[in-house]
Amino acid sequence: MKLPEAKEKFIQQWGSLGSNWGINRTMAQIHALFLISEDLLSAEEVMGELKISRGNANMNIRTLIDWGLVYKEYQSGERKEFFRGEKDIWKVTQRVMKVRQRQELEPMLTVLLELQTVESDKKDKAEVEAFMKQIKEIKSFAELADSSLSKISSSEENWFLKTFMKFMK
Amino acid sequence: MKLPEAKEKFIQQWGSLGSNWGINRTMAQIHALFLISEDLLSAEEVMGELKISRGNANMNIRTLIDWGLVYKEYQSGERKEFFRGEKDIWKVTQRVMKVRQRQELEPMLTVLLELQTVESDKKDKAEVEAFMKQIKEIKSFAELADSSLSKISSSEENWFLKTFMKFMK
DNA sequence: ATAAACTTTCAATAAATACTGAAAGTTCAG
DNA sequence: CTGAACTTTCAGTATTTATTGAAAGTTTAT
Repeated sequence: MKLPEAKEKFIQQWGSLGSNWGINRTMAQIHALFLISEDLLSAEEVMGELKISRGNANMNIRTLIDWGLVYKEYQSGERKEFFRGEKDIWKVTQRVMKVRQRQELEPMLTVLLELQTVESDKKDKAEVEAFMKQIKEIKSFAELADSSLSKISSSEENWFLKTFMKFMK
Repeated sequence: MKLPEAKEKFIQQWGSLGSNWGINRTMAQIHALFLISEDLLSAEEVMGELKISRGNANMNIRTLIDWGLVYKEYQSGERKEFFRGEKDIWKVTQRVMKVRQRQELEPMLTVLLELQTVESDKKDKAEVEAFMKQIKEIKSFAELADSSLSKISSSEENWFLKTFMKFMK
């Protein structure tokens, strides 16, 4: 396989992985492109490589910056913005986890907490109790996930991976 | 809050969580309904509760069965099929992980392996080397994830959660 | 073998999601 | 201050994904 074909394949696969995980395919493809690009890229270059419009490129690059997966940098002598991707796959993972913890796990926890205020009357006592029990279990689990994710996103690569590998062996 | 409102809220929240994770919203809502239903449910009941068509209910219930999140059961004296949801949230997590490992991580690993066959010529030697280095790192990481997921989906709840909580503390 | 009771399929349609490109906004060198 | 160089926004459009419902298929009791 030749390099351009390999790059294309990687970008496609990363895009499809992303889209299976609720991440817009184009954003995942732009991210893939950054992962395998040594040099800084401009918005134009991203547009050209992936054949997407300026608006699309701009929006998705901004989101990648928000997620901490891409950094803005300036080239001396150039007015244009350039971007550089975070290459360390462990950092990438940590940042994605952090965003999703905030965007998805936290709202879930809020709702689960709320659901614990459900009142019961004479008729549905048993049903309410069963519901509460189940919600409590889900909530405990979600809290474990939440605190684990907090630990993970603040831990050092070396420490975490080493300990984790030992744990998993 | 009253019970029906609480159930509705839980179903909506679970549905939105699912859809953020690339799982069809309706399938996640059906799953939520099963999580909080004590009794067996028929396809009709699912259709009625969630106001969805027969075809939609049928397809999503089948997928939930494939994922190991819902079981088919027969009521004596009834010809109709009934279904029961897996209630243990740890088992639910294990099964979702297993499906996604198979459907997403494995294809990714296949491609990463393939990409390691990229040939270089005189011109692009350095570029190919950088690409290979990055692919190798991603591949190692994906392999760690893959073997961890295998361990997780085959481990006993008690052992795993106990050890995991100790690890995370 | 028949037909009622049920489940599955899938083409047509609807709904949700993403993309484009031109216009508006911003920045900065001169 | 001006206008060229660039970035951002967003209404309209295209694409992708999910749903419906009727027809086809299957199972079972008689």
